[in-house]
Amino acid sequence: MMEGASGGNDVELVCKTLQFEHKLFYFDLKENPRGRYLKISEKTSAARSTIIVPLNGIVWFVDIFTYYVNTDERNAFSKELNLDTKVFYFDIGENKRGRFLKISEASVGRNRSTIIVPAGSLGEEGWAAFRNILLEINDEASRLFIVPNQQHMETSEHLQGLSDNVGAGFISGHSAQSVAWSDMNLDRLVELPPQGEIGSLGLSKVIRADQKRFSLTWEATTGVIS
DNA sequence: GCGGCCA
Repeated sequence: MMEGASGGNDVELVCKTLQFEHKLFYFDLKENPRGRYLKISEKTSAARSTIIVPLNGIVWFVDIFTYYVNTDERNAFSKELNLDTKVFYFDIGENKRGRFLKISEASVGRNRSTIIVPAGSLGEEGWAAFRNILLEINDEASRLFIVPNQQHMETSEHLQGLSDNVGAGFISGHSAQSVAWSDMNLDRLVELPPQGEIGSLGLSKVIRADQKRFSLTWEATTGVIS
């Protein structure tokens, strides 16, 4: 209980914020003797809720957000992401204010914690902005910890996580090893460069460029947006 | 000027 629970001694490596509509999201990449994790907090007027994502889960969050950005509302399914000992649930909801993505973290012996990310009034620009922050963090993290063979080491740890039965394109756990990640991206994300590996190269730039002139069709490159 | 989440 003493160690790792409160995170009081944890080192902050990267801190970012995203303000969207009436919410403020904090992204804090932290490190403690147990490992590295991303703390994502959502602060509303009074309330604040937080989820803790293991470092190796960021790429999955990026991928899942991309899925919801690119998938038509009618075809968007709920998703589950298993990471280490916790499970993240992704669900689409809607009310008068608009659509939102609910992310719930369930872990043993702890209360379920949830954050809600608005889709935005234009389409999914809120989710896209959220995803871009995750990309930036992943990018900076890969620069911080110069892992020699990150993309060649056994990725079974990563790939065990995504047990997902709905929607097209997601692998189910134990399929291939390092091949599956790039296959999945090439399958699902048309805008990704063939190199595949998220967090390296110019991927974040490509997507960040779309942020300001976001269009509902997303893949449209006309640039005619008023 | 938001407001979701149902523990």
